[in-house]
Amino acid sequence: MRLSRYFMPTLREAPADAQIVSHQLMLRAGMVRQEAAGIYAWLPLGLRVLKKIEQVVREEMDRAGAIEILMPTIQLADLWKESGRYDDYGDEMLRILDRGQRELLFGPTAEEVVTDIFRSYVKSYKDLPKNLYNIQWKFRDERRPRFGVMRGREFLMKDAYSFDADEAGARKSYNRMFLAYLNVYARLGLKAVPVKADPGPIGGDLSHEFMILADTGESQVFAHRDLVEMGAPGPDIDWDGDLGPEVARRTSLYAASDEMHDAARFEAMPEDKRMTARGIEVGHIFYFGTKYSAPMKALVTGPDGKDTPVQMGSYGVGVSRLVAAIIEASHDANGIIWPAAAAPFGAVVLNLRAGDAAVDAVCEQAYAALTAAGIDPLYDDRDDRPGAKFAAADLVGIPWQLIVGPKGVAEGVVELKNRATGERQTVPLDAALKAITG
RNA sequence: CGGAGUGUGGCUCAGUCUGGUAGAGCACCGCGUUCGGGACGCGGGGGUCGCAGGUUCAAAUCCUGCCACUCCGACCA
Repeated sequence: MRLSRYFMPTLREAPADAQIVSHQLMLRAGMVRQEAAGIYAWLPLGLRVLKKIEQVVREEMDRAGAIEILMPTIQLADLWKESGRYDDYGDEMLRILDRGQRELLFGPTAEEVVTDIFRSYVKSYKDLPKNLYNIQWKFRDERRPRFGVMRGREFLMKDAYSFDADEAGARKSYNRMFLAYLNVYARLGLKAVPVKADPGPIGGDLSHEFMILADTGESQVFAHRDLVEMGAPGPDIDWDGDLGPEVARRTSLYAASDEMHDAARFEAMPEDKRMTARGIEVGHIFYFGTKYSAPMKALVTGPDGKDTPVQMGSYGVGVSRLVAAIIEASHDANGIIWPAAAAPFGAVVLNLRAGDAAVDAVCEQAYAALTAAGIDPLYDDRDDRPGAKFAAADLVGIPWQLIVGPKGVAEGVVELKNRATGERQTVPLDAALKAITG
């Protein structure tokens, strides 16, 4: 993409409304524009990042055996009356009447819809397990939206729903999501800690929140250091095998956020293993049994010929929140530092003397080579001063900066800067391209 | 929903106390000089001062009401 033809409205100063660093940087980098409290338009750069994250989530869901669908944003109130939640949900639900005075709502989540889909088609235990997910906009009319897209009213969520014949099966489904989530966050360059969450009325131990560590997080996290440092399981696990031991390895070590914190257990750990940090909740997985399947009569016939409500779980990732969370976890005084998997562009070519034939030629060559290599480069071909280009490149946080100036070109070299480390090397173009393309 | 604050050009803000012809920096347009960390000079365009009422010869400024946004708290699959 040539910057001269792109739409990337960067700001030198952050709008006063933005209080936290991710919000400030998203506005300065021209990623989003606020349209109302907690409601944002996604500009080209922000949309690219959103889609990158979405794709990582999608790939890890698919790998773990979940199947993508797309449910509507607008839902029928009748379904929520069936589950009993229409009245319970309160003012956070945005309720709508259509022209026929039918009660509709903008979905804050999709248990009812997915349960309705499931019950319409699946009747036998032989068709289980199933895990259906979608990545769709949700709306929750928060009393106080804040912190940009971190806590918006409209937000993009990946929500998956598992269906199993019995509790043992549900636990397997849960374990798959548990490990898949760790892989998602690891791919996005984040340190994620699964903490025990309030399981709600169902009880049991099958509810975890995933907190990523960032100094500006909303919650306090207490965890065993070994758990934080353990790393993700990686893609090469046997998703159809017994994931119990792998999950147990990660849930046996202490980890809790403030509301579930057990100070006594924490203090019992060796001091050098105790870790407290700030965290941002970016995922929540949940087993809730027949909470929806029973009232909504999502029944499957078992081997004994009897109908029983299907066992369900739900698994949410805040995709749009992750955009902000990554920035909170990865930035410096000059701007955003994108991990490769979330970066809007793989590299940026900085033409320090647009209009100079020799410099233009090297830039074009670099741009073409990076494009051909699938790096999806941004080319800053604007007629602007070097300082402005450096500042913009740092601000938007693209992993590699390929800096092409007249002096270097005369000597047959370019400069390659790594945004994350700040490391620079002055090398021939070929070497720089090789470094970027791996 | 309780408490606090803020609304002045695209952005950051001054001006409001003490009423008297709407300002600065950045951004934008033109010309020129520049060109390795957000350049400089000259010239230029852009604002019903959140909205509605009221007071006054005169309102960004004083009064009343409303709206929006932000922060703290409560709330939060």
